[in-house]
Amino acid sequence: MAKDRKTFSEKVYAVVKRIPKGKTLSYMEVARRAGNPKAFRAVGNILNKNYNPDIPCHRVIRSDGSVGGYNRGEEKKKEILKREATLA
DNA sequence: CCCCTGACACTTA
DNA sequence: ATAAGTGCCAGGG
Repeated sequence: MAKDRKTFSEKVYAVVKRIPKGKTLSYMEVARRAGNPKAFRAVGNILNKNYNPDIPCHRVIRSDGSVGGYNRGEEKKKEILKREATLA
């Protein structure tokens, strides 16, 4: 088995970057793919502090279906989600 | 190493 | 359905 080359945050970025357009993954889904299904907390914390243009963090929402939060504004996030969902 | 923070999730009232 | 409390994990100082 390969070793944990990067930190949890790096894994989270990779997972989020893999999210297809018009698709939304919950924090727990991302945390699950990242390697720690219990780290959904850390996922949000990491995304919030490290907002990368290559990472569509707006596709990461809460398990309830709520958009959760967004560095640019939840309203904006919802708008993007709706737009991608319609176009995708 | 210890303490605090945080875009969450789940349970109970 | 809503509100409050609890448990979880990683990053930063």
